Amino acid sequence: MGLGKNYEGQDCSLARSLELLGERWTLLIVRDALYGVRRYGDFLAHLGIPRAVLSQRLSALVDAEVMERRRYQESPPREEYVLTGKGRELWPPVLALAHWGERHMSDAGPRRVFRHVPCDAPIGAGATCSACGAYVPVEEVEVRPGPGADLTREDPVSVALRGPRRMLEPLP
Amino acid sequence: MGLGKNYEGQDCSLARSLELLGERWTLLIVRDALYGVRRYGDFLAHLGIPRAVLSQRLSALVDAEVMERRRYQESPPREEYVLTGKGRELWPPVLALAHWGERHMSDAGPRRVFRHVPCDAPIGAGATCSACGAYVPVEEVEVRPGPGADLTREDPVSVALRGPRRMLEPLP
DNA sequence: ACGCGTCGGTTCGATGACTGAACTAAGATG
DNA sequence: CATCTTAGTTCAGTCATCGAACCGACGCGT
Repeated sequence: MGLGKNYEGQDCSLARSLELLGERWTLLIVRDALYGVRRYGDFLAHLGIPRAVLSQRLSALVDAEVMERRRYQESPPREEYVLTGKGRELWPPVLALAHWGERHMSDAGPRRVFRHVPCDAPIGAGATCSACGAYVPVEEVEVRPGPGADLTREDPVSVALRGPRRMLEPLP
Repeated sequence: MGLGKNYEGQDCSLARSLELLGERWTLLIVRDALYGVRRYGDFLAHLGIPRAVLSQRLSALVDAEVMERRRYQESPPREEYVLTGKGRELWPPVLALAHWGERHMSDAGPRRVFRHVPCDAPIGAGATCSACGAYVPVEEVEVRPGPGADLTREDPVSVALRGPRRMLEPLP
């Protein structure tokens, strides 16, 4: 966008959220992070985002305490970006938007299917389990490709998403 | 943003949604429409958005069949923008984002409180009623100001939101 | 020791989007 | 007839994004 600053007049928590999350690419970065992506290069390859924009967005997410930047090895120094609790709680809005897109913007059937691991039951909109009815945190979710998925992409993230995967689990 | 077009590489329904909804201002327009705002001038005054951007966004929402443009009086000709069914189903993602903002981006307590009218019970994240447990469509929701609300703004929309209001109900 | 590759960035010019103010059009109101 | 309201469009300036190139720290092979 040019989203960042200008929603001050809005007396609304949605506007507060969008000051951070409404900028171009930001929610897609969060989505990838929910899938378990942590490294700069993996975000870059999967999103096809300009490097400068990725850097700026990751910094903004870290400043907002949605992600945490940490060094996962010294020598050579390597950084990774991991969702905080605040960030993991973005799972319901992300799911709700994806669900809406699935029903109204997609022609080929669902691209991803989410299951509640303890119940082995599908998850509906609202992030509730269709079996136990409870709110399902990301930690208990598994993704697998749906009938509309594109299985031809070759970047590390797309490859990892071809099989069933626990959400948040780091890529190999 | 400059959001619109560029998410084609993404194999994801979230990206499809964001091509439309991720542009600056768009979700705030939808939020106002859920509150019952229908007229160009009301959107303009409540959002403080540049006129050209408002026109462009409303057109995009109409093209996407999220809103419908219709003439509510001849002579002088006047247009209004009303959510379609597809648009009203944006209520869960909007609520989820607002809820997240309320918990993580707001200091002053909730600004708006939503109740399920038949049950007279509060609505939680996930757009489910805390009493009957069912999914609550916007049509059955009432908004009222919460403790964090700003009651000093004087535009027609802000004034209408000072009292309890049925969602979607047109402004006077 | 040298050159090459990888990872995580920063810098830069060109392009495109957003902003705010001014202007237009069609009719109502006094 | 002049003025006001509503719903826009047009335009110049500013700001964000894009894509390509560059940089620095280090590992690895020879």
